[in-house]
This record gives sequence, C-alpha cells and structure tokens, in this order.
Amino acid sequence: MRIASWNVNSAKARQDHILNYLSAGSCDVLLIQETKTQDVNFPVEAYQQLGWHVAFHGQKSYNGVAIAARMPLEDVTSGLPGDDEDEQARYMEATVGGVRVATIYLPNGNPAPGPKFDYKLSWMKRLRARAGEMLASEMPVVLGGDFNVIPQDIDCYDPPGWEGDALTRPESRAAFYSLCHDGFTDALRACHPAEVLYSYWDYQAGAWQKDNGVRIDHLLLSPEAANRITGAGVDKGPRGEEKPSDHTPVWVELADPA
DNA sequence: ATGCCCCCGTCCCGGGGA
Repeated sequence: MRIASWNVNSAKARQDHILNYLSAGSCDVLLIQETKTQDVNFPVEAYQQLGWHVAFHGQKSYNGVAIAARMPLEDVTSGLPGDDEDEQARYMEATVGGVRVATIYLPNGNPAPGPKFDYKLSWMKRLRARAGEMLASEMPVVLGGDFNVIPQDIDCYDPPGWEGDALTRPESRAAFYSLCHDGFTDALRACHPAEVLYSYWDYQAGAWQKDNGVRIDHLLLSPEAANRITGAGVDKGPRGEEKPSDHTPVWVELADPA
C-alpha cells in the first residue's frame, strides 16, 4: 500500500492535478492539505467518479485537509483534540486498509517569536499527545502532512538564510524530534539517510528552477507501520507542471501485513 | 531591507502563506 501526502494549495485550483495524480496510479491513499474550501463546496463527485473514497474537513479560504483512498475510509475523525477553542481545520484521521492515517497541516508559526509561534508549539504539543494515544493502540499509524518543520540543515537549501525562522527554530525541531523519540520514524529520512530531499519550492524568485527547496512534508510512522516500509521518496513531477502547487507529494510504500 | 508569486473572497485589493 502506497501512502502519499501532498499540500495542494487549494483543492479546487488543483483539482485536475490531484485527479491526474490519482488516475496515474501514484498511490493508494492520498493525504491532502490546504484544500482552502468549505465542506459544502468540496468537489467530492470528481473523486467518486474515479472510484475513490474521500473525506474532508475544511473551512472558508484557509487551511483544510482531506483524505482520498481507493479503499473505504473508516472511523473518520476531524480536528486535533486538546483545544475546543481551536477552529482551524488542520487535522483529520481515518482507518484505511487497517492503517490509521492522519492528514496534518501544522501551523507555520511565523513571525517567531509571537502568538502565531506560540500557537504552532501548542499545536505540536497537542499532536504529540494524540500521537501517543495512537502509539499505545499498537495499530500501524502514518502521520502525514505539511509539518512546517525543516528537521535538519540538510533539509534546507540555505540554512543561514532560514535561521530564526519558525520552520527551523530549535523549539520547532525539538517538538518534531520528540515525536521521533516517542517511536515515530521519519520515513523519507530513514530510507535516504544522506540524500538531499525537498518537498517545497517557493513560487517566487525562481526557487524551483534553482532548486531552492526545503523538506517540510513528512510521513511519520509508528513501529507497526515502520516495520513494513519497502520504500519512500518524493514525487517531483507535479511541482513541474503548469500552475502547480508549491509543494510536491511525498510517499511511503508499506508491505502487506505479515 | 523588501519583494518576487499565488490563493481566496458577497472580489480588481488585502490577508495569508513559507
């Protein structure tokens, strides 16, 4: 089973890109972020016509996540627990093919320091709490999405230029690695320990052409899922298409359960 | 030091993104 994650920067503006990606057999499950549309306007019929299942959790203009899958989606839950006041649509879970998946659009957190950075860190604390519950379930778990964290300097084309940014600050990296210390595996880094891998290139200043990228889209696997990894990588194709998202998909392949 | 570009919306500018 191949699970991919893609921040599409608008489900409607990127509808053809997404459907082409699914039709091409690129994955079995797609974790989608930044749908930027309310649930009432989500183009659900387009997915159903392809024979795919889809669940979505959105809001007007900003944020929004979705999960598309060949197989039925079970036990869908929307929203990250831990703050009833938080109305930003950034998190959803489902069980598909026996794997518990989460689609994550983690807050950017800039400017840092400041209230937006505080929100990012508190959100990551809530994510760690929820992730701990999922670990305890001993299900195979895949946390996939736009984490808005550049884990290491190798994941950034210009580390000095990004110093102090919310995506590279020590507090952000520590919160990301606390998930790893708890037992989650960064699938792309585990499969490619020394390779430069990027998943996002800014629209501006010819970043894509110059390969000025960063790796901020991640797939974190619980031990029960990590034991089944047969490969992981970046699909750079979609970033080079006409009117692309500024992110490109990352994927992990899991062997069938033993 | 700033903007480059792109998305959205009771929409032709401004807020937000990373």
